[in-house]
Amino acid sequence: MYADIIVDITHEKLDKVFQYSIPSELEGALSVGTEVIVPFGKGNREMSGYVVAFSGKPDYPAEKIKPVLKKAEKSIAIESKLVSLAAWMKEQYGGTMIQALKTVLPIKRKEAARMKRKVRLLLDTEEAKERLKFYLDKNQKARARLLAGLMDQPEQEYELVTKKLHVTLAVIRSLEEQGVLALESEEMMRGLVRYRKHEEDTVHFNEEQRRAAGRFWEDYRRGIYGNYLVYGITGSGKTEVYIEMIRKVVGQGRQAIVLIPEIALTYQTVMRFYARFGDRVSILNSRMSAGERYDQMERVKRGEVDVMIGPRSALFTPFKNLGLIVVDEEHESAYKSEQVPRYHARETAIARGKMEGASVVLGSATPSLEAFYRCKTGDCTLLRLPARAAGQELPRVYTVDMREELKQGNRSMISDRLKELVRERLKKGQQTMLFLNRRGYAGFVSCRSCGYVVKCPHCDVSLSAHKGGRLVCHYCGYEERTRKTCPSCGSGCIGGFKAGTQQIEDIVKREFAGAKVLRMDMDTTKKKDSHEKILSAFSNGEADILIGTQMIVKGHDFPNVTLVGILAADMSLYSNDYRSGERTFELLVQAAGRAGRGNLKGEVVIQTYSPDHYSIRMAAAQDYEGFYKEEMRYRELMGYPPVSDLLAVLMTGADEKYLELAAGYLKSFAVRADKEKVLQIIGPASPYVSKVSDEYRKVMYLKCKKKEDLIGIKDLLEQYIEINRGFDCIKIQFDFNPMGIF
DNA sequence: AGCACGCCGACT
DNA sequence: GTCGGCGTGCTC
Repeated sequence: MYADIIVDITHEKLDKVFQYSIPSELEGALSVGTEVIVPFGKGNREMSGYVVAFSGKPDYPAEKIKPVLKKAEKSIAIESKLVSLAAWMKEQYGGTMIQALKTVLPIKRKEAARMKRKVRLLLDTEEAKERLKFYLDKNQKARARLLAGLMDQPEQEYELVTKKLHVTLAVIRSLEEQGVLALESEEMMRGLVRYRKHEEDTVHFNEEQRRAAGRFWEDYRRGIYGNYLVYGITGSGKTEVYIEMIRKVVGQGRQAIVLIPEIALTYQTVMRFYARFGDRVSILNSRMSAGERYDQMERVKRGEVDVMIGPRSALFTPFKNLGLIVVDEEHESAYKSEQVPRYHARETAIARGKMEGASVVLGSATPSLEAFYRCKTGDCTLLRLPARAAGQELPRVYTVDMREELKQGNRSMISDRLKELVRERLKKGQQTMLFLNRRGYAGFVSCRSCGYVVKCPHCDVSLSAHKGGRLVCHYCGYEERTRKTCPSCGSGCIGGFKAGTQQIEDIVKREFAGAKVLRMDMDTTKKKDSHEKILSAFSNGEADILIGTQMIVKGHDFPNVTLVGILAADMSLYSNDYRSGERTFELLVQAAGRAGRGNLKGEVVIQTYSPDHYSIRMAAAQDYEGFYKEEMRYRELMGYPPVSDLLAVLMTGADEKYLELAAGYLKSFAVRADKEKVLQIIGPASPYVSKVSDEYRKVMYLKCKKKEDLIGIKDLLEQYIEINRGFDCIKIQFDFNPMGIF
């Protein structure tokens, strides 16, 4: 028997598997994920590594294979716990153990070295000149090059020196021995902000908040570490409840992780945690460099941190004694990873919680069906927060049927009711938010004469029109200038289909002359911090109306906003995607929740062409459970998650014919592998976007009532792909319970 | 990262 | 010849 072992993730060049033989005394004692000690390199220096896979036959010259020395001593427990989580992820979501390990232990990268090493010149100018001459005389080019570089700038970073001057460590070492330079490492603590805890430990809870936190603590105290869903409408004070729970857990000497979708990681939220836990809180975000993340993880390992807040990846914080994981806004699709392993942070959090004896608290105003379903099956305890914390009333919701509007002769994007209410706000000096749901819609350019649509030459999608006469592909970034004439029929009637935020802005400015308007979308928030700038400008009352896409719906409270207009509520409804009903409902409820957060009562206008659809009806009534019932009926009927499990097999290749052939083979294998006939196989078919960056795509869906069976089939498919050379030139990925269909 | 190997100019 | 410096490539 042989074991594939990943030796050290520290260096890119060692970032692959090495095969070792398993000595007879270790036979059976090793499993995937076990930490072992192996001899490595010429000097057989002992290094630790992780078993990643097993194989019967060596695929490396057998005489060169060395045996595994031994199992590592009861290693640093945290790492081995994370490795078993990686093993779980590999099994659930597919991919290789290496890919799983890299997501779970992402910290050890070369650039991440905590020690920034510096090279400093020790000689004065005269001495250096002499020394340089000496090297040149002796034709020691590398040394001369290094010294000359240092004379230019006496102190330089090691990394820069080696790259720019092209010298190796050996050269630096020899100059160090000669006393020419010093190689020093300084500990750099990047971006470490120190906040003092300044809030008192007393918070004013309402009855529901107290009950929710109390129920959690009752279980926790008795050693019951379960899963909880805090279902609280917008503004019901979920964050206070989390903070209270965390306070209790930290009080027991355990640590907590708080997952927040990136967009919701606002300054306000973060400050609330700092205020409560001081510098025992650490924040992770995607803008941080690998080095900054590494520093945070080091602090964690040294035990300096009790609470880690961050996006999806913060789930893998190496706490020694993890007691609680909070997944806020649990329904957010950002919790699903786009890279292999395509894990879902909610499900993975529950798995980690189970492994390490930690409680998991999910929170949302519009729970995912998955989470609510868990409550129904008894796997999760439901904690309700039905009232707004400060006791405000819920907004009043009007649904406007845009078909009627058209019949009455109103061809504008804004209904009469909405116009009237906006005018009212302008008079009263209150603010309005206009929300354009443009999911699945890209302001494409077409010819009105022949119907030609301008498409990306590398991807099977239409280009979107941007200001400044550019057409942009949102998949690969391809750009071209707007055309004046149709390339197909030569007519000049080519133009953008008007329904983007820019067009709305123009319409609004025309309709409400004198009103100050701000717009927030992909284009206006490209620059760093522009997102925050627009929001704070609006918050300071610098504008009357804010127009935007999904991004204005999340986070941020605007106490002076009393009207929210949803311009095209059903745009995301017909995207041929099994989650579109859920997504529409979510978006509408969240958007409506923006109205009336202060002392003033809010109003909401939902404009739609399908007022009878349950997603819209239930959203207007703010009735989550009504929606849940309807939506579950549909999921049950169609066999979609959370009732059944769905596995998407994504195949990509440059040769369309070959890809089709391979996809066919994979399907017939799946049919054969499904001996018990528990699978429903759909496809392979071309996805909605059938080509990206000149690579063709195919997708096949496998539906199954029992998760274990589906995972079993996935394993068989992975093996089949592994053995067959024919699959070498196509890329195959698995997506377990995908966020949409492709 | 650490180590050996092979190449190349310099010098006993 | 051979010695020391230097760049490159490999590590199961």
